[in-house]
Order: sequence, then C-alpha cells, then structure tokens
Amino acid sequence: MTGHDGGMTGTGLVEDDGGAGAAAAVPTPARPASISDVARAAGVSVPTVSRVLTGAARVSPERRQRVLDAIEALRYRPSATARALVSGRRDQVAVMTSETAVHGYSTTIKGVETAARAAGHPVVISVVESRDPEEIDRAVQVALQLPLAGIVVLKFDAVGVAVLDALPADVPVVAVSGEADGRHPQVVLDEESGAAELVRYLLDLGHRTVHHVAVPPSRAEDGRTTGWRRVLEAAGAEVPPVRLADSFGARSGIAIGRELGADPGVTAVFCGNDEVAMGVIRGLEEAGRRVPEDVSVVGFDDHPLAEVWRPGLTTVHQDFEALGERAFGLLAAQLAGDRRPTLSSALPWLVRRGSAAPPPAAGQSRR
Amino acid sequence: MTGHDGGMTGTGLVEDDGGAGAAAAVPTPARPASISDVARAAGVSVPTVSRVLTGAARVSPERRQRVLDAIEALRYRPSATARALVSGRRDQVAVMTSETAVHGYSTTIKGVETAARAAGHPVVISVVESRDPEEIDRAVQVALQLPLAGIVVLKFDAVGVAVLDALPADVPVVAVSGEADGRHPQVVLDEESGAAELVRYLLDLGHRTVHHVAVPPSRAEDGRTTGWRRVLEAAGAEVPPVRLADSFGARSGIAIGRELGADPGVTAVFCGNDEVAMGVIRGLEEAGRRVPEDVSVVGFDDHPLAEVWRPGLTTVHQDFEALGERAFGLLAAQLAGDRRPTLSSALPWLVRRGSAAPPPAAGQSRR
DNA sequence: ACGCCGCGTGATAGCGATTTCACAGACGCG
DNA sequence: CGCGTCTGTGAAATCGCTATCACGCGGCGT
Repeated sequence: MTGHDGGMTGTGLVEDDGGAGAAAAVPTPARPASISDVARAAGVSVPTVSRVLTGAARVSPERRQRVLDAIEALRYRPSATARALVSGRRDQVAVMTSETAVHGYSTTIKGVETAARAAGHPVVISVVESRDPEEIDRAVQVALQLPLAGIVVLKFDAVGVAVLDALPADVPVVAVSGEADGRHPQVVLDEESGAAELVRYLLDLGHRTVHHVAVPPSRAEDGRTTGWRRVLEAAGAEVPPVRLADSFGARSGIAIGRELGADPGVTAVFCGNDEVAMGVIRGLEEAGRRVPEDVSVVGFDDHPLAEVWRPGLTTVHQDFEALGERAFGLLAAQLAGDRRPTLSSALPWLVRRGSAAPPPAAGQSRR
Repeated sequence: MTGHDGGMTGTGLVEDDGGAGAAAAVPTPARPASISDVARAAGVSVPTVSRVLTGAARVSPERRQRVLDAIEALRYRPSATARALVSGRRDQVAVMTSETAVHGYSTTIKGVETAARAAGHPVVISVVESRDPEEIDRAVQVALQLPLAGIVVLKFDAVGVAVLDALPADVPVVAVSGEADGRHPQVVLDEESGAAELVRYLLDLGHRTVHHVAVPPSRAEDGRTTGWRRVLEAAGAEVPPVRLADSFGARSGIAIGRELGADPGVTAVFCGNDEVAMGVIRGLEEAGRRVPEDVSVVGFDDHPLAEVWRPGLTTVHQDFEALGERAFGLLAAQLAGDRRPTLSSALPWLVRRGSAAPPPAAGQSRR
C-alpha cells in the first residue's frame, strides 16, 4: 500500500502472463484500514475514534491528536457504507433523467452536481430511456436501493412525469421544470414568459404572425407553446398550426425548415429550442429562403453555439445550470426539515442576435 | 402456517397486505421493511430469505414462494448498503471527469452509463474542476468512501492525468483517452490516425500546408497535433506554429479565426474540435474570408451540429458513446478477474462535408 | 461533607444484510 | 440395518460504524 514497492505492474510492458495462474501470490491481502485498526493504533476505543471523526462529542486534545495521527498513518478512510447503514443517513443524490447529452439536460445536471458537491453529496445519475412502465419501475427500484438523501427528477419531458408518478411518497424529491403541480417541491424556468417576450418581439418587428415548431413536450402543451399562443391571440394574429419536432436534435428541424420554406406566407418561426432552430434555418436555406432577410427564426435556451451560429441566433436564455443548483437547494431544504412543497421560478431573458429582423415587405399594411 | 386455512375468518389477522381499510393499528412506522420483517411474515428464517434473494443456495419451492409473496406484500427492497457492507461487493461505478456538459465528455459519460446500467451498476459522477492538488485529493477521498466497484477516469485533459496519479493502486480503474501509458487498462480513439487522414485529405485537395488550432491537451502534445505534424512533415510541407485555444468552446475560436483571417497565406485550418472550428469559421468570416472558397476549415469529433452547420463541417467522427461503453467493458473485465492492463483502441473516420475545398487559386505558382 | 452535574470514555447494542457452521432428516449403498 | 452423504434450514457471527448507556471523576452549590 505504501506505493513505490516495485510491484508487479512496474514496467508498462505487458508481461506475457500466459497461464493466468502463474502469479499465484495473492497480491491484495491489504484490506483497507477500518475504524478498529485506527482505535488499536491510537490506543483508544472505537467509539472515541468515531467521535473524533464525526465531532459528535468532545474528545480530549491529546487523544484526538493520537487518533488523527493514526488515521493519517493508516491512510484510514471511513466507509460511507457502514456509516449509512448504522446512522440511517444517506447522502447520495440521484438525478433521474431521460437524457444526459442534450444541452438543457446536461447543463442542469451539471448545476445539480456542482451544488451537491459543494454540500458534500455524491451524485448518481439514473437514466430512464423510455416511458415503458417496466423500465421505469426497474430504474426506480435500483435508485431506491442506493443510499439516497433524495432524488432530483428532470421533468423536461414525459419520461420525467412518469418517473415522478412511480416514485414513492416517502423519499425527498424535487421536480425540475415541467408543469407546476403542487405535488413536489419544484424549480422551473418561466418558459411561458420567455416565449411570450420572444413572440412579442417578433410581432413588434412587424411580422403578422409567428409559426411555431415545438419540441417534445412534457405535458399536453408546454409553456413555450402556451406563451406563443397567448401572445398571438392577444394580438389578434392568426395562430398557425403547431409543428412538432420529433426530437430535441437539429436534424429534426431540417425537414420542417424545408416545408416551411415552401410556404411564402411564413416570415417568422419560433422554435422550441436552439438546435431545432438551427436545423430549421438549414432547411429554410436549402429551400432558398434567407435568414433573416426572408424569414426570421428564433430559438429557445441560448445554446452555447447560438451566438456562434451565423446569423447569431436570437433566442431566450435559460439558465439551466442555476436551475440545477436551485433544484439541489430545494432538496437540501427538504432534508433540513422544510416539508412544504415550494415552487421556485426564474425568468429567462431575451437575447437579440441576428436571426430575427423585420419581415421582407417591411412597411406592409398591418391590416 | 400458510396452511391455506380455507375458512378465511373474515378480516382475520391480515398482517398488512393491502389493509387499505381503516387499519387503525400501527400507523406504519416509516421505516421500510427489512429482511427480518420479510422472514417473519413468511415464517422462515432470515438466512432463508437471503438465499431466495441471492439464489446462493436452494430453497424448497414452497418456502421460496412464501418468501416471494411476503416480499411482494411488504414491498420489500433489499438495502444495497447493508449488502455492500457485509459482502464487500460494491457495485457503483464512478466517472471522474473535469467536465460534464461538453460534447465529448457528456457523450462518453453517456456511454459508460448505458453499459453500466445494462450490467446493473449505478453510476456516480465525480467532477474535478481543476488540477489543484487539494481539490483532487478531496475528490478522490470522497470517491473512495463510496461503495465502488471501480472508477472510470476521463483523461481528455490534464485534470484526468492528475486524478489518475492520485488514485490508489488497489481500486479498479480504467483510463479513457489520453496518452497510452501501460499503467491502467485504457480505451482510446486513435486520434493520431484520424488527424493524419484529415490533414492528408486537405493536402490532397491542393493546400500547401494546414494551420492548426489545438484544444487544451492532456499531455505535451496530443494525438491530433501529432498526426497533423507527422503528415505535414512527411509531405515536406511547412509546419506552421500551433495555436492553442484556451477552452473546448466555440468562443475561443472566434478571435483565433479573425487573426487567421488576417493572414492571406492561410488556406486551410485544422481545429482540435468542432466547436472551436465553428468559432474559427465565424471569426474568419468576420475577417472577410469565405469558407470554404477562401479557406477550408475542418474540425474533429463530429459534433451533432457539425452536419447542420453551414457549410457542413468536414471532420473526423469520434464515437464517444462507444468509447464509454468500451471503458465500462474493460472495467467489467477487471472485476471479473482479468488483471492485465489492456489497451483498447478504435479508429475514428473522416466525414467529408462542405467546409473543405481546394484552395482559391488552385494552380497557383509555388513561388 | 454530601450529592449532583457534566465531562470524557469505554462497553454494548444494533443497522440489514450475507456467511459460516452445525444439525436434523432423507437417501444411498453395502 | 448401519453408516456415510446430501440437502435444506436456522442460529450465530460478521461487516464497519454510530448511538446509547453506564461509569469514574473532578468541581461546585448548599
């Protein structure tokens, strides 16, 4: 354990090792030191070591030092497992999600992780790929066996909703995004306001109406779509049918962009997220329309590449990282005893870049 | 006792299965059922329940069924904690990384998670933000307290290298990417070949040389840079100084793109990753150069947005998800007893899209 | 002086599983 | 019919740690 003892794996070369039985010598008798080893080495009782570890009670300075020295010497590391078992205090935070590599998801997870780490909580990530009840059940089962302090469920989509339903009531849970039912503490970004602001901006630019490409929602109609519809209705503008992208990826926007490009009546498109917006722009250009000269396209989220995109993508910034941090904050509050379901909402903000402009015939009659 | 007492005396002594009625009795102490509760309910001993659970030994069909029923009725779920403590078998897989939201990282993590989940291993994610020895030590300490089966370290950058050094020798570890020292089982993507292919492609297109914008490397010079240099030298082409982007993000490429755009001698740029390439393209266009007419730009990784970008980004596809899956595979092999450090390498492949073309004055004088 | 308090400490009891280990009873075989 | 094997089962030990108790001991109020 002391390292540098010319061990077996010394020089990198793979020793032929033909018969796997050659190196018979059991190389790891070294069970890591346990609390009793420390107690013995320090000449104190086991509970005393524990007291030094947890600070639960006072220990005389002299003994405490002996214990600390022994810990150091033995490279002792308390077992979170044993600790969790006896004290009933579990510290892991599980994030249940259907996606890990998509911007909004990964960034939110990052936020949860950052906040959790700062508070000393390891984060385990549980991916549930589909709404298949069996898969959800399996995932929940696995999660519940873990030494969990609580669970953060990403409810950006329908899978999250189903997971929330499958979770027992006695484990601390925080929902992230989605419809605000009062069933759990929840953090959201006010997508409806963000979308409204965006659509209003487009209308102010002179567009008669705004088309909408939605991403897979977590409920009948998500906040972005509602905000869009609300503003259009309030303005007395026509409300075109919603087009639904079949994923959060850019690819799904391309075909839609081509179709939209074929309709000369389309001058402004509001997409459910930036990736889809990029796909739509691509499709639009393939159809011969220029952005923003012929049609304005706006996204949602403010993806890191949105500002680099040409033209810069006008969008609404959603602070996913802060969202994740707030989610953990709510979990921590619950753990600290606050049992009331809380709703924490934050406002996204409009980011104007180059992809939106007045419609072609700028001074047209507004009817 | 389960003697099927036919009579069923009304609301007999239903222990607690379903007693949805006014069951005024014990208000069900929140503690979840433990194995002894199950044993009692099934009328067998604790070890017997354990045997049913683990399948470690045979149990008579009749008892086994009773146990199964009790488990069902009590909604019993074995505690992974207690299990890990006594058996010494830990099943969590930790992924130690410096980043979670960057394409290559998040996709690799996704691969690890997918494979681990399929094998029944929960994945905990440990982020180490810097090379600060203290932070690394803290992260390692935390990780080692977890009930870990093993650790996957993402060595895409220098932090990963430092983490690998700080890890004790007695925990199963797999390194992902980076320099192939023989110290741990390791999975890599052959970046050098990928880069070589890309640069050769550019040279074949007629470019006299290729400029290079590197991303933060994990060692003195990473495979992409080496491959680039190697091909240039072999072709007797000039080897321009390497420019180093200060992050993996597109933003860092913009300024570099502008500078590059100011130098009329630049006709081809190979970027360390796609995001930086996108930034460089943006910067180049701001400087008045067109891509690919004036200068060709290629990236690396095949980011999901690379194909949507305009022009489509010519790049090298790296299968990060498979990389992560292979990493878990190596870990599983170690867990199964294979102790030899293994190196698993895979080849990335060239993806030709629109961002690379022959240089402007194709048949220009060499002067 | 007496007794009570608070303090540091070590015994002792678990936490919720898995692992011996010992032991009946069924079985096989000379 | 006697004796050695299996088989299924439960009792007891164990994992590494924290919680609870009891105890010896100075200090202090009355």
